[in-house]
Amino acid sequence: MAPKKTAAQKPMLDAREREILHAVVNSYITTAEPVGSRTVVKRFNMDISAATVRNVMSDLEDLGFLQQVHTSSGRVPTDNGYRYYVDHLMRIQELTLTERRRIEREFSQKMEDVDGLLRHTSHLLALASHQASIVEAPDATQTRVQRFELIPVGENRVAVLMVDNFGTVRSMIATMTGAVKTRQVEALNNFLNQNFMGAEIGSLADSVRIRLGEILEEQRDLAQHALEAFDMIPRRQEKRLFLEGAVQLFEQPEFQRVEQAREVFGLLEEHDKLITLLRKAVADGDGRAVFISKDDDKPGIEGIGVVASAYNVDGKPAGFIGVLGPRRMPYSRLTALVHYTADMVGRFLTRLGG
Amino acid sequence: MAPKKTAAQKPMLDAREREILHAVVNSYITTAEPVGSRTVVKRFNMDISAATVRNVMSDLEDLGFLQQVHTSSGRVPTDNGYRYYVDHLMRIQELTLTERRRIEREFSQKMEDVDGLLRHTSHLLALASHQASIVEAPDATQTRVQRFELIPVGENRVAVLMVDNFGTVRSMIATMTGAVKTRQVEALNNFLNQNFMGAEIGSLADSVRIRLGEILEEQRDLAQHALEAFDMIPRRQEKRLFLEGAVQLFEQPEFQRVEQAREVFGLLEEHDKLITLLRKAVADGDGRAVFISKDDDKPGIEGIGVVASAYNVDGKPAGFIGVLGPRRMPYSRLTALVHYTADMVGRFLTRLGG
DNA sequence: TGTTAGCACTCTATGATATTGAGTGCTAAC
DNA sequence: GTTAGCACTCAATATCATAGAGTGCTAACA
Repeated sequence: MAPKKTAAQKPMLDAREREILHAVVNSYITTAEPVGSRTVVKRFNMDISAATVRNVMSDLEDLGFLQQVHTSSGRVPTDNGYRYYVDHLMRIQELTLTERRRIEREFSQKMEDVDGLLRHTSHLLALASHQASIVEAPDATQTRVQRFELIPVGENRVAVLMVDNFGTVRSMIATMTGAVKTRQVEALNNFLNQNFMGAEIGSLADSVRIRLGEILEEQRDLAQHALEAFDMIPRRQEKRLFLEGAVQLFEQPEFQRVEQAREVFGLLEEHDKLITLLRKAVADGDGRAVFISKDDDKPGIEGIGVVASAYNVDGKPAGFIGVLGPRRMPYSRLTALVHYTADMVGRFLTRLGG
Repeated sequence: MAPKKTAAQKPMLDAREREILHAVVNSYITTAEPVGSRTVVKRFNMDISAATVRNVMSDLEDLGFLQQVHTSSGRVPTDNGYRYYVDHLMRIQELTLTERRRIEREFSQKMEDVDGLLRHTSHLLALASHQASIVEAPDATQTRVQRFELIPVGENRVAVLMVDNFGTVRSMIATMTGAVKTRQVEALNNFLNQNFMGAEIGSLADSVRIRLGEILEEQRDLAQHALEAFDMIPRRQEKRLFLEGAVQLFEQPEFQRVEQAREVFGLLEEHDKLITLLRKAVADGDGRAVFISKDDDKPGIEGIGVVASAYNVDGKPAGFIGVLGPRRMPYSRLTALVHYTADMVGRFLTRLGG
């Protein structure tokens, strides 16, 4: 028996145990086959015998890092095994200069609007990761009013324009019941700009409504009509996801059985769950943004892994991007890829907002 | 042997042949199992013997409407068999009042914008058909300028507003190099409204550019800046598809093998191909909007069926909607469903445009 | 002449059985 | 503490036999 450790204790592995766990996870990530003791010794040129490796692997199994598919098979990592690997063993494999250049080149094209940028990012991520990509649109709470313009148009109509911090212009034409007085419009325009510049765009309508009392009597009708325009904003700003590359998951052996494939594709259609997963990834990962499903997770989430990263706009977290695939994922490559891409998205979104 | 017919001749089937083909297709559509002669007699209470049915089925095989999976199996329809069924045998199964009511109720909710309507339609279609749904956004050539508004904003800026026939307002704020003269803006505004009202929004920039010479010298700077806004339109109006319900395809036995499933999901990510398919459906169907893949179609399209229907906006065809599934589809139900939904989409889009 | 009963034949699906090989766990020797 | 050796386990694969659904053909029938 190896040193006295139990699954209950905080597991501290010695150098050889770490080396062997690392080897097993690496081997399994590339081959998707259970890893035997002889394989470890051969593939990684170890100076110890297969029998020794067997003993260590048996210990690692007791500690809950490895498991056997059946009594006489090689070992595969458990969810905890992956977790330990991601948290303590893997060395993030930085992108090569060529890869970085390629991503930068992609980003420097077509930058006209936020949607285009996000769609493009999703495409790029799916292509580079060979997994399904998820790109979340900037949070409504990070989208803020930069400027209002109320403009009289004709006799009894007013164009309501609103520019947000990403430079997107929202507009609506409100038709009044009575004639429009230029003075009123200007006054309301000033009021809005002075009081609600920088307001969260999602809750704008509510904010304005709360302070409706401060608006002069004669502007009320106009304000009411403007509110109708504001009311429509949150719906449009609902969390939107840009997904791509899901087909690639069919290449993975873990999705060769239809039930498994079906569950992932089901998950990919449930955007709420995906958003939760992205957040969990960043939370669970203890700074590193990797979510690994537990063995006992409910079907649909069971057996998958997510590498995610938040992106910042103007220095503040605005949303997440990530890739989703089987639990057996090349985390060390993907972590670098996702982080770098998140940086780029944040940078370009910030620029769009400037 | 039955009457002399060969696959080369235009196949005219007699009543009994039609009845049996109808029975085989119906049976196969519901069970997904090869259909034998005894099954036909039993399931459809026929007054002839299994042996007779066997003879007829053998003839239908010679005519290319049925085929055997192997020498001693029951028969399944060929692509031509489905085609004949859809074109000559099936009776479109009208929606029940309850079903129609339900669809109408769905449509009467949430109608704020075009995108919401289309997304909602796609969802509804997927749910009701148990297949993957495809909803195409109205064609750019059907989106037309209804009104321009150029509005001076502050010293040197002009808000460019454009309302299209769906009521969507596009806007941009153009910053001039010099000061803005109200007179110039009004003149250009009139010029645009007089000359380009009803212009296709996709090619608006080009149209304006062609007639740039007619614009007065002193409005040129302004017009150039407005053009920048127009240039951005076509990209946003690129053919967009709203897809939903793809996971449901996993329930179909034909997609139990991963390669098959993979091909359909691959197809669903290729929007160009999907659009082509929708058009083909309407073209092939000879008025009825059903596309049935040929046995020798290239992988990816092989083995699928599409029920599609064009929708009209203001009486003119503006786009397609449809459902995609295995070739073995309940066409008689889906045809009614898709047509009815297309009518509703057209009606509501027209109303939005009014 | 078209229809039917009967029968031999075909082919898949299913289950039982044996074989192979990768890999483990344990023991005894180093 | 490490290693060689060996018995043991189990999935994967192949082989074989059997059952059952369905056909095609022939001869009898209305």
